[in-house]
Parts: sequence; structure tokens; C-alpha cells
Amino acid sequence: MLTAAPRGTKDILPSTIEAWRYVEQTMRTTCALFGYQELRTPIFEHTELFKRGIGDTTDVVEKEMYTFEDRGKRSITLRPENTASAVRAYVENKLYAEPAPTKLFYIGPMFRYDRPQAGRMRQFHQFGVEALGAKEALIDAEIIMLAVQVLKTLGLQDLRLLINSVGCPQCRPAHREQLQAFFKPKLDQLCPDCQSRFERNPLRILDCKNEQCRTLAQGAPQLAACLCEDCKAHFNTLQTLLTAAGVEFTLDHNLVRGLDYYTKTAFEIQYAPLGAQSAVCGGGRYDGLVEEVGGPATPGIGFAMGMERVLLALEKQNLLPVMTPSIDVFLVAPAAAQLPLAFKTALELRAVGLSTEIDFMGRSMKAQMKQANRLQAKQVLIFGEDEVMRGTVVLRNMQSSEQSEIKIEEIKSILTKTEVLKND
RNA sequence: GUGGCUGUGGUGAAGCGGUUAACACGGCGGAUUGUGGCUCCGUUAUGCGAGGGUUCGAUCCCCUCCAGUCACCCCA
Repeated sequence: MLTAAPRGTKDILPSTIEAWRYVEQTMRTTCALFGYQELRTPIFEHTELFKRGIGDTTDVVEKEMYTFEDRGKRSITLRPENTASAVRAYVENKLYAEPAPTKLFYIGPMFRYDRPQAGRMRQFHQFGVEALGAKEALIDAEIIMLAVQVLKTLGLQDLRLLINSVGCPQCRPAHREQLQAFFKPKLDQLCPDCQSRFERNPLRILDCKNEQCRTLAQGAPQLAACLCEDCKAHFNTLQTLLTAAGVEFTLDHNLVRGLDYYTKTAFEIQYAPLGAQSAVCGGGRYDGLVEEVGGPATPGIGFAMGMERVLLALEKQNLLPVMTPSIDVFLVAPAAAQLPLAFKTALELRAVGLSTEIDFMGRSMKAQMKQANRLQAKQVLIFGEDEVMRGTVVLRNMQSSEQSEIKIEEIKSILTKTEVLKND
């Protein structure tokens, strides 16, 4: 137990960190291009924030949160997502006083108690974006295109963008009633999952994978047909804008988000080879959330992208940059007597900005050379006994194998000439 | 939370009741006097996810647990 990380968590080791940094960098750069600024919120919040924000009866809140009481008897929850926190921060810090829209992004760990699977961890990471204060479909389109551009910049292929409108408090209840009326007579024929969906979220029955449910759902009233004029117009504008942007998208009337705060626009980007966890990115509009959390009525829209899933997709498509770490200089000291001088030199070279390594294990000269080779050192300095007595050292170019004897006091000036370390 | 499959060294793996637990990669050491990349040699699991049980004997059979994985569910 002591030697195993908790279920659903994972160490990100030096061998994979480069991939993470690469993906994060792409996200940050793209956000800068689109004018979104980073926000970092606490990893835990008052439990109530998520109950109110995400919705009391959602799966996330009901069975997936890491909730505990702190020593001050407060109910605390490890954030299962970041939108509620972002909205809380927006209200608490009165960001609504600044010119709208407020454009934010975040990258960080989230926590959900799920049964782990590839692409589904208990501690996982999300990159997310939120735009608060604008209700126009233009911002919806920008947000979606930001997600698309991030994934495109990373080079991902075969992605599918699905969009839908889930309506607003004006039109959704009407549809809900129609749906319940439609399924009521068939209730006992639905699968157990759908029977519970009937009350909590009848919309979900429409995309059940159970065949019987699918058959029963045929002819069910579509939400699209019930949208109010405002929602309809908003959705139409969004489609016009996406078309203008040149992205392919699919209308999926059954696309439903599992968090209660969504209104109007809902979208998802999928990468099918990821199997059951194919949703790489999901988001939508949440016009009632800010008010729900206690702020002024403010529209908002955002998305979250699963870092692990993006990484998995990149891996599958062989898009992770191969990093060939190399160092500038390796110092070889064949005998212990020369070690202090080599050590001192290493520190001096590092001080002038050269990545420098040295053998720590008292290995043979041959072994030290081998190590220099493995580290892809561009140059090796050999502190041989005879040379050091002469006040010199051997400089060996590991690529050309050319070597020369140089004066100890000239080491720095020779190595800092860029062409000496050029590696092509 | 439900069901299925899997679990051998740092890694990829063979073995499936009695084996010195193959092989490959990697690591370490070496191949005459102070020099890497190729080649060759040596070495590298008192141990087969953990704990019980069956058996004269278990990595191989049974049970429980743990973990991974697939599907459901959920979602990013």
C-alpha cells in the first residue's frame, strides 16, 4: 500500500512531462492569441458551491465528489470541475466590474470518484476556458473555435464536433413535459437506467444505448422543435458563424451535458478511438450559473478539455514530439585527484549558461565517456592527470571526434563560442 | 456502482503442478597500459500483484483482496 499511488491517480514522470508541457504550452499560446487570461482557483471549495452550481441530482455531485469535513467543521470538496470555481471567483472578485466579456482559462487537476479506466482517472487534469458577460452567439463560436484551434495546432485528426441547443428555462420545461408524457406509458419497458432518468433528466433517455430504449424512443418529441424563438435564433446564428469559420460540425439533438447549469449551446469534440471515453472536450453555455452562485445575472459559456485524453489521442496518432535531450558539456575526470577542479569548472560553466554534467559515481574513464555519449553531450572536457599538470585539458567534440588540448583558463571563453556547441 | 478479461525482473515477454524461472532490451562491469557510439564476454527476479487454501510439492489449481484494462454507467 505504501508503494502504490491511490487508485485512479498516477505519477507524471520525467519521461512524460515533456509531452505535458508541450500540450500545455500549445493551450497557453492559443489562449493568448484569443485573449484569454489564466485563472488559478483553489483545488478545494465549499461543498455547497458544487451542489448549487453543478446540480444536486447530477451524478457528479451525488456519487463522484471527494467531500470531507475539515477541522473547522466545514464541508469541503475537492473540485470535480472548474467552472463553478471560476464563476465563484468572478463574483467574489467582482470581475463583472471590468469590461465584458471576461475571458479566462485554467489548467489543473480535478477530482472525481469514478471507476478508473484509460482516459478516466480519479485525479485528472482539465484545460478549460470561460467567457463571462456576453450572451451573443459570436462568443459561443469563438469559444468553440478556440477549442478547435488548440486541437488542430496539436495536429489531431479525425475529430468530430457535435453541437446542440439544450434550450433555456423558457423552453426546456415544456419539452420535458412532452417527453415525460411520451414515455410515461412505456415507463416499465425502459431499462433501469432510463427509468431513473425519467425523473431526473428525461432528455437522456434519447441517447440510451439499450436497443429496447432506442426503439421506444422513436418518435419522441425533439427538443429542437420546442426551442423558443430566442434559443432558435441563437442556435441558428451559431451555425452560421461556425460555417463561416469553415469547421465541420454535426447536429446532435441528443447531445446532453450532464451538469445542470447548461443552457442553449452544448457541444462536444470526440475522438472515437478513445472508446468509451471519446469526449476530448465538452462545454456549453450556462446563462443562469452566475446568478445561481449569488452574482448578478450574467451569461457565460465555456468548455473543458481532458488533458489525459488529449495526450492519449496524440499518442495514438503518433504526434508527441520526440525529445532528444542533450547537454552542452560533460566533464570527465579519470582520477579522483582532478575531481575538485572538474567540479569547480562544471559550476562555472553552468553559471555562464551551459548545461554541464559530471560523473558522480567514481566510474572508470571509459564508463564516463559512455555516459557522456548517452547524455548526448556535445563536448567533453577530459581532466587528465598529465594535462592538468600542464595547465590544460582535452576538449573532445563528440560528434566529429576531433579533440584538442586547451588551457584551463580558456575553457570558458572557448566553450561559450556558440559554434563550438552547435549540433547539426 | 455493475459485468468481463488480465497481473512473471527496470521494460517487452516465455514457462501453466516438480525448470538452475527461457529469450530480448535496458542497467552495471569488462575485452593489456587514460577516450564514447559498433561488436563480443560477464553480471543483473531467493522471485512470478498481495494474503490465504488444496497438494508430498504451486508462478501454474481454488478463494479473498489489490491493481490495470474493456464494456455499461458517467464525463473531460
